[in-house]
Amino acid sequence: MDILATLNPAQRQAVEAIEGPVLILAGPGSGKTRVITHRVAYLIKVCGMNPGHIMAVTFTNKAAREMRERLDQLLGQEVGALTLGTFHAICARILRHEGKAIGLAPRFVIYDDEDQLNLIKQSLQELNLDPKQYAHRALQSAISAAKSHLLSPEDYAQRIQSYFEEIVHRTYQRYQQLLGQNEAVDFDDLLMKTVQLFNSQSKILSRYQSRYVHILVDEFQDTNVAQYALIKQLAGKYHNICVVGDPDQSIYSWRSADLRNILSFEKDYPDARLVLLEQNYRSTKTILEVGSDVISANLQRKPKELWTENEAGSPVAIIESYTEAEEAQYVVSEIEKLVSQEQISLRDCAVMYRVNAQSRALEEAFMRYGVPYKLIGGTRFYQRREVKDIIAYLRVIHNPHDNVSLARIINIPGRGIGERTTSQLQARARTDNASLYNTLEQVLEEKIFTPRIIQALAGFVTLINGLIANSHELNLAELLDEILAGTGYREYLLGKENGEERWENITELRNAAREHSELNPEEALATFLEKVSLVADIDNLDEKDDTVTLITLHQAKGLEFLVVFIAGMEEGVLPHRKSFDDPSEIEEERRLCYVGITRAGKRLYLLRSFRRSLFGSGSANPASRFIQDISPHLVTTKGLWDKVNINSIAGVHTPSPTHSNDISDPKVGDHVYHSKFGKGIVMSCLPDKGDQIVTVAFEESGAKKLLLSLAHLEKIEKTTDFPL
DNA sequence: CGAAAGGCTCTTTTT
DNA sequence: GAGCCTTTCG
Repeated sequence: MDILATLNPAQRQAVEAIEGPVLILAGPGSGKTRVITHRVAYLIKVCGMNPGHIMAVTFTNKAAREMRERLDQLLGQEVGALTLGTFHAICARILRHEGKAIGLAPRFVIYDDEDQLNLIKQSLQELNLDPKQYAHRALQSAISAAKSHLLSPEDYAQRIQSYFEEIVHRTYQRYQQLLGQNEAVDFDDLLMKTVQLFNSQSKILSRYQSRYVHILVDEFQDTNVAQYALIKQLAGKYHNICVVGDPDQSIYSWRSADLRNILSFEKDYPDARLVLLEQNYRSTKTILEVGSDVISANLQRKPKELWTENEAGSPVAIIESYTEAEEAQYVVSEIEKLVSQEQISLRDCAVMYRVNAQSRALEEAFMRYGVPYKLIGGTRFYQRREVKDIIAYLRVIHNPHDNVSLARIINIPGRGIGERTTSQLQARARTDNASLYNTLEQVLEEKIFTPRIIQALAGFVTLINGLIANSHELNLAELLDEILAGTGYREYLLGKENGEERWENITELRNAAREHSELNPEEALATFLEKVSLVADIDNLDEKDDTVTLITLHQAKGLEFLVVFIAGMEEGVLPHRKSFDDPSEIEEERRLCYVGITRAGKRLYLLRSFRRSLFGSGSANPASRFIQDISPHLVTTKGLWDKVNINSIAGVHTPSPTHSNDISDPKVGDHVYHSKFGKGIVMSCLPDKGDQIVTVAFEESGAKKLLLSLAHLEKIEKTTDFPL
């Protein structure tokens, strides 16, 4: 197959420019992934490059897997030794091989969010800091940010400017020590330590530099300082570095991704070739224009001209509902309509939203109507308590010095080792500067606990040691069975709430383990644990299933669907209220919205609800500002209450309007009556030159902006007939 | 020691 | 509303 034949001129240019640095700025749907894949294929097939000399970095494992599949197709054979994966996966592999050089235990475990938090809590405790005063989460993200900027605790100390940062520093320092003792690294360490490794070990670096003649990075706009430093190190010899990205789709700045990497790239590689991919193959003209209307309102941005030869298509539908339940119901019925009336399958449809909590109402509707759906994200499989319990056993078997995992399972299922005992053990471990596991063995020798506790502890140690011994012989699935049998985990689970369902998850875990049963036991365990740490939920999205996809806007990056619903187009949701006071965060929310819009091929629905109960209490939100930015001629707006409310209002008494009852101080959420528009709910109140501009969502006529002094709004009782 | 209940907080996005 | 923490009771 001619690798260049199917490419447009710009794409071809991007593929053929193999010498030196290349920056590809690619709009949504412009065939960016295709370009990277074809470029690799071109390097191998046309230029005769050994795949082992190429590194391609993707944003998710799923993208990596798909790229490998496509490469195999393009090349007509397995591509083999190509280094292909996420930054984290690639770094993990490098550190497995070379970590020794910077004092990293070869069996290091990778801690996830929850493990990290546990360790931060422990650090706070040891430093006698009040956990109420210093939120674990805040410290966690401060530490993560520091690492993403390659700041060691010592570096961080240099730039302390506030008392909080002082606390961060102390916690960070202790946290890092604890990680070391646990022979563990966190996600950020994978990047930071790899950079440190290359910084301090020039021999190792030059080996890798010589190996990777060509480096490609996808989703470059979402790389952070550490990732940028890493590719700069690796490309230090050949400078054949090709990065692909779209500044308008940068949505991970909260994870320290920095758009400025694009600027740095142009500065660090002044000879870089710039290729623009501006033709969109995915979306209708209308959808593309809607996207452009939304993103153009960002000030911190270089304008770019996207175009498409696709047809204009249907107008974008703006759907207004009263509640999120109605919103969800609409989505489901609309999907059913599309499937029955047009050539649309369930798998072509996706519902996207800002926060995971929004999925609940949607799920309920999908379940009620029996429409198959698939939820991406939320509580991820490998984060479920029962799954993590069993993984903790595997981790301890693999590396008994992993105290966080050991502490997790020491009394799960309950075996009479209580909190008191555990904290005494932990204190002892700390004074001895030993791992929990070693402390356990020590304590058993000294017999310093009561006989009953000693017996319990001995039982646990025997269990673990037995498992460790078996782990060398058994394959992974067998080892898992051994754990389950030895701990009575099944009985333990079945005695709990949702026990059956949770046991199913263990069965699923066992299936996943079986895939590794062919490797030798040592290697299988190591590979499995690493994989389990680095998988993202999106990685398991299988497009072959014919189901609707429910997904956050963040995870939707890089995907495409013929039909896209974006739920919750409201102020406070998208943009999220957390971003209100920072203009640059609002810009990121806008990019997020843009990402969602541009996922759509044929049809796009923007949904907003007047009322939404998120986090327990209900709130009334005005339409998202992003909706206001769309040219009216591109959309059709439909209110769902028209028919819904006529039914629900029937029989409700209607108060007679009298001006003397004018409401003087309307509050958001008040129910009001207007002589012309009827009943409605106050959405917002803005002071205006001694008067107030009140936005009211009327049941029959939609949202109106009214001047309080002229509107003669009357406050009315909330009636249960309101569809709230 | 362990289960249960009550109180508290904080509500974003994830490799 | 949920998850986490603390308290209480058996």
